[in-house]
Amino acid sequence: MVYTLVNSMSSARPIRLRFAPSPTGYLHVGGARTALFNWLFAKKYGGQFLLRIEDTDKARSTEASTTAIYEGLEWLGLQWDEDVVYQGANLDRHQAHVAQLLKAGTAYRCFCTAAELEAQRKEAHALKEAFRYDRRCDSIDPATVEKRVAAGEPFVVRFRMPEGTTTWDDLVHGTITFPNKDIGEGDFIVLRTDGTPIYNMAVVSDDIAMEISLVMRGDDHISNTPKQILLYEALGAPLPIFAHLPMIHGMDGKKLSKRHGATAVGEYQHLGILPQAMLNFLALLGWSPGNDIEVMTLEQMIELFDASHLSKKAAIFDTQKLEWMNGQHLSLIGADVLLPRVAPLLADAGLTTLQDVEHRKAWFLSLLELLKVRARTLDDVVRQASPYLRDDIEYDPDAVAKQWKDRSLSADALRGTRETLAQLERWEPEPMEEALRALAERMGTTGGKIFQPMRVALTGLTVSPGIFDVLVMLGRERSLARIDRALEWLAAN
RNA sequence: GGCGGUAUCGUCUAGGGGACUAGGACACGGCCCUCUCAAGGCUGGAACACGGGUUCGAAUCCCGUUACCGCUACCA
Repeated sequence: MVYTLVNSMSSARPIRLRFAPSPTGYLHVGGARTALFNWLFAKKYGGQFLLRIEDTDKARSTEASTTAIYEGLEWLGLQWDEDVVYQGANLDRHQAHVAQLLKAGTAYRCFCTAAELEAQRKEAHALKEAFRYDRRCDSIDPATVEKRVAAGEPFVVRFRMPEGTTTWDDLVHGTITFPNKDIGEGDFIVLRTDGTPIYNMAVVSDDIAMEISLVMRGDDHISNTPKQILLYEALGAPLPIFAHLPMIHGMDGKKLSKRHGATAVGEYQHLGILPQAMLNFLALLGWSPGNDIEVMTLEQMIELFDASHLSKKAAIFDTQKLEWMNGQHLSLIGADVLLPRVAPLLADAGLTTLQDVEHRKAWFLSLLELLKVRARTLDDVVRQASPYLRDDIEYDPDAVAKQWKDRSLSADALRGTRETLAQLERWEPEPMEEALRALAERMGTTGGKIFQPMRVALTGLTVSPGIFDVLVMLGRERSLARIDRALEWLAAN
């Protein structure tokens, strides 16, 4: 099913959305969420999701940032549908659109210098008045304009702000109206002295060319919107529908910045967050399915997504909930899809090699099955996997203090445990439990008193998966060797 | 300053005139489960910014106030 968008200003149009970041840094979580919502909308209604790199600020744009945006989007799995559009490559069309404005008489050349304007602005500020360009250049007669241009005098092109009011039906905010007199500083500049377009001009030109029918972006663009609408109208182009998403703030309610910790999606990737968890978490920041569902797969998000449940309120980025969400997805996904993500991390940590993982795949799969439910991040998984992958385990001092407090008592328990386990015919949970519980009874104690010292002997820690699972994962040989080593340690300390 | 936007537990949110004694989730506390840790189940505390209207009835609609955020460039 392919839907179309219908707007009061235009007939039905194919659904085309775009994510248009400027490459001046990494992919910010706010940008990622904007991209996600655009993508979700496109997927849900059978539209196209496009990517445009707004690289017209040569001073701040970098290739590294562009790469970071691609990598972030790819990690999240937010694939765009057509070739990437680089705004900087469209200068000719931007200028042509400005020429069209000039020709239609909705824009005019202005010879005022930046210094003059700055002085006027200062003056207005001193008088506590809002500065508005006084249109002095609009009254220069055409012949004079021609002459000054011919003489090589620098000029900018200004859009002539019409009287009246500009209104649109925002998909998330409802009707928003601006009196035209309050839009910016009056007749705003669309083309700089150097012949390059100003942001709003470039955006409108590109969105027209890309046939964007739904502009979904951060609500910091609300005040740009009336200017852009005026430009669309002056250019005779159909208006897109606008949807302004709320911002994402840090824990202190201020704009999310480096002070709040990680703001780049790439950082969360390296912190061991799963892309599907990131997406799920981001989706819930500013949108809800309208009921109590929280943990969703990507497919469910597409299915459930709808514009009517978009929030107007800025959300605070809570990393604790992100981690919880990641834990949910960790236990949700199969060990087989988790393994390819974890294997490189295990290798990086020097715990194994990719070849080893390939070689003992079934074993690694069952290990992950045990660990994923008690981990919140991929880093947790790696940390918890350590005792099963290295032989030189260390005894955690707290574990020793708590579970091996009485050395001889612990040694007794371990000796009995070792003997019992060694006699087992089948190295499986049921016989283990049966035999060890019987041992506990014979020793006049409880299972816990046997299991806990054994846990320290096997893993060096007080926490681990179920003790029989640990024994199985370690295997008979290694388990018994570890108990022997613990016995030696207990005798020596 | 001007203009615009926003306002429900600490946080994310449900709610759209009566179903609200305001629901869920994160976090925090308790209990259960239990060999530990998670997960899970049960449970506790915790919110409609304030003031006026409209209405038989307002968290929901209107107005004002306050607070916060954004924009206010020849940045994007």
